[in-house]
Amino acid sequence: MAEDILRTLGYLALGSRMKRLGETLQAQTQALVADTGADLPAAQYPLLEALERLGPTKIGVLAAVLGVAQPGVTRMVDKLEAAGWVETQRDNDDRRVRTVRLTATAARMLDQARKDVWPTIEAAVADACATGTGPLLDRLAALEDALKEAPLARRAAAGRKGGEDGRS
Amino acid sequence: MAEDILRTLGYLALGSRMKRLGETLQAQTQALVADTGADLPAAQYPLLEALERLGPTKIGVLAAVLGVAQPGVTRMVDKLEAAGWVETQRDNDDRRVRTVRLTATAARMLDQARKDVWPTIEAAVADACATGTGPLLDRLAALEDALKEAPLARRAAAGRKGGEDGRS
DNA sequence: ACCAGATATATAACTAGGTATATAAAAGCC
DNA sequence: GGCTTTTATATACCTAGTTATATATCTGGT
Repeated sequence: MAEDILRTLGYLALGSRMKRLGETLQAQTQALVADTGADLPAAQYPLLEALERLGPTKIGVLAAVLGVAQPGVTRMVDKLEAAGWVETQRDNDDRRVRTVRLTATAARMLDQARKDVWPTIEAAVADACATGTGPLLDRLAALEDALKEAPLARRAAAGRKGGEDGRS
Repeated sequence: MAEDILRTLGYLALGSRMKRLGETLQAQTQALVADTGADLPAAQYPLLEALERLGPTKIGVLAAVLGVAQPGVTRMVDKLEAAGWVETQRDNDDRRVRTVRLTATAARMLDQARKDVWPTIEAAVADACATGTGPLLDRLAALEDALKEAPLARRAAAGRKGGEDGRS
């Protein structure tokens, strides 16, 4: 196993390291979702959840609540619309505004996921984050180690095998 | 100020949140580098540092020590080579292998940066990470808050204004 | 009413990541 | 030596971020 240089660089490579960890978490989350048999775009979960909470929302607001740049949200929305997760329309009072809402199908699938998929994922990620107590860099290192040792899917499987009184 | 939905989603949006934070850190780091008048590709610092430490290295090994996928490294190397930071050549004993090394100019600039740029950056990031003591999510939230309140460039400036006995 | 400035979103351009696969070269086996 | 399998990297395709700018629309002042 090669030495992990990002770790030795400490704060100097924190940005790179967090992006890497974010990629890992998203990939493992999507794999875990697939394991449950669900067909959900895990990476877009925050956007879908925002729509669930806020109801019909314009693109600029979505960008603000998600803390990302507007053009990215425009593209994400276009993609989700093409895939049938959201639908959009121009606002009658201001033709610049495009309002995004969940399709009925998407709302149902999210409702279902809220019951059986997201709790599994949340528990698995929390489990991975439970190790380590030190400062931020140590916590990141601990999380990286934890994910490498036992990807989320394995943690979820362990949770299921442990029975109903498992990981709460 | 819009509510930050990623925060409310806790572990469910940890991957997205880390990628966002990584983007923020890298952007602020590059701005801070520009403030110092240096012309360094901050996002490629880990790769350049790896070459500094390991000497001439093949692409697969770079991918391994950086913990990223090989095609990304190929692309990064191509870009750095075009910009004069690295040079590559085929290995005589194994024509599949491409060996990457720093150019002499790059080595000098990195040497200089090691003295005057990276310590500034490291201190600023460490400063931003210093707040908060709770579990990982709280630590991330604290870091996000800290970066929003005072971007790295401002932290570095505060460090310089504080004089030589400032932030150690 | 007209115009300048502000605003919302689309588009352009770029960066940086992933997985999958293609191509070439090396290694190992018979 | 010939063939099959493995390995290293390039390439294809896709995703997801950014900043900058274009386009259309709205707002407010005169």
